[in-house]
Amino acid sequence: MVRTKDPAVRALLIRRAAGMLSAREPVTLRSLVAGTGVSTMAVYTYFGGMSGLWRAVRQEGFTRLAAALDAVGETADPVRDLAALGAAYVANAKANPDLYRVMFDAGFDLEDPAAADATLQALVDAVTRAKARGRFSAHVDAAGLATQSWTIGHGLASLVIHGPLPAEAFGHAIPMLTALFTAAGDEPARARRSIRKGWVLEHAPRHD
Amino acid sequence: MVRTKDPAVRALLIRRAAGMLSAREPVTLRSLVAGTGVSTMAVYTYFGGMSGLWRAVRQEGFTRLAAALDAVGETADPVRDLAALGAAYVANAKANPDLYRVMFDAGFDLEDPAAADATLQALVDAVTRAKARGRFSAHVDAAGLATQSWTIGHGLASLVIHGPLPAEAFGHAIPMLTALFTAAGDEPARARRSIRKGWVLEHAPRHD
DNA sequence: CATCAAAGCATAACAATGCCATGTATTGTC
DNA sequence: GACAATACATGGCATTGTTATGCTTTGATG
Repeated sequence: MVRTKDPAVRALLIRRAAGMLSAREPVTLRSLVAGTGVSTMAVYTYFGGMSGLWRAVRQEGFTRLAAALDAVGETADPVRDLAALGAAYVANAKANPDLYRVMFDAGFDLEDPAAADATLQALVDAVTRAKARGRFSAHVDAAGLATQSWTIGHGLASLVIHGPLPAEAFGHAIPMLTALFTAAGDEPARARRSIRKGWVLEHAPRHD
Repeated sequence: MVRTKDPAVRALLIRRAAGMLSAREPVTLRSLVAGTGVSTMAVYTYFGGMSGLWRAVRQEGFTRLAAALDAVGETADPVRDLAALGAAYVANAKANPDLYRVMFDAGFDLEDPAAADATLQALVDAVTRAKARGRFSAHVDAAGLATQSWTIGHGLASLVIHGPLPAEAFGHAIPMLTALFTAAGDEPARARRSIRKGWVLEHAPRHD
């Protein structure tokens, strides 16, 4: 072997693609490499083509999402944390709608499927902690409840980002999560309080 | 005026596009008109271009969805009906995944936005009937609860169709709807029974 | 019924796209 | 220091959506 790929170039292209996505500029093979000094063939050596680039961009989206969820952290109130994770998920999607769209596009062939699982795992952990603290019933299926929470977050994010629902519809998450967590065994008033505390749609970092 | 467009050609192209979508054949301007006898210009006279065609296909998707929901009908148990509407929605998406993907793609500029509202209206009506029958509390926001039900259906459909969740995940709808309707005032056991009765993922008609 | 203008439609050319074949330059290995 | 494998630049290829240019059709008008 004689010449090695430069990981910086790879990262640059991914970042640039995500940036052009946020800027709503059309991301074509030629426009992507324009001004970067690298030639069009770089996309083929690093990603095998445009579809490979999109795969990498999807991957990057999940990586950034995982980072956003990781930043939520844990408190003594796992139900609040669960709502906070949902809020972070939705806020991330809202701040980067085009990247979010690409993430769930064209099947689901990621380079590293574990990145998507990491998203779910943060929720599973919070549910497990809620069970340990007695907030949720012991025979709650943690993975199942986490998936259901994900469904709510993704459903709202998708319907808002794609247009059918206005941004205010994100507020529906509060009664929905309350109903879900109450069914899981939490006391209704307590669940509502925790969720309201956790559901803060603050400004998520815009990836560009 | 001298020459009038033939609505049959328009319908043919839309149907053919939907069919090629289901068959997973690439829908290009030339492949679309190949063998139909019409020339490529027809796409421009009828739809103004490919993006107009996709708009029409989206519209058609919502029309067919509305028909599927309309076929559900009403029984004496509105909660069962609500679950049946959700099941029909998900079954339609599952039977026509590519059409469903197109429906929620590229913004939400439909020719007739009312078609999407009709989807929601069926749910609103069922919620209203549930309130009238005393199954749901009188101060339940019908439009809100309908939107929340839609969010669950769309969230599951989207996550399954795009790959992250397996088809079995549709089953999550049952506990989710149960939680939601219980929070709306229905008795838990009764809600569960109605939902299990209504949630039948029978074979939806495949549009091709 | 004849006329005519406007709309539909066919053909072909256009720019732009993703992709790839060919040749050159680079660099780690022996 | 020579070699070979890899990155990379150039340019061409087929295909895409779009549109310019006429030709054909046809319905309203007299």
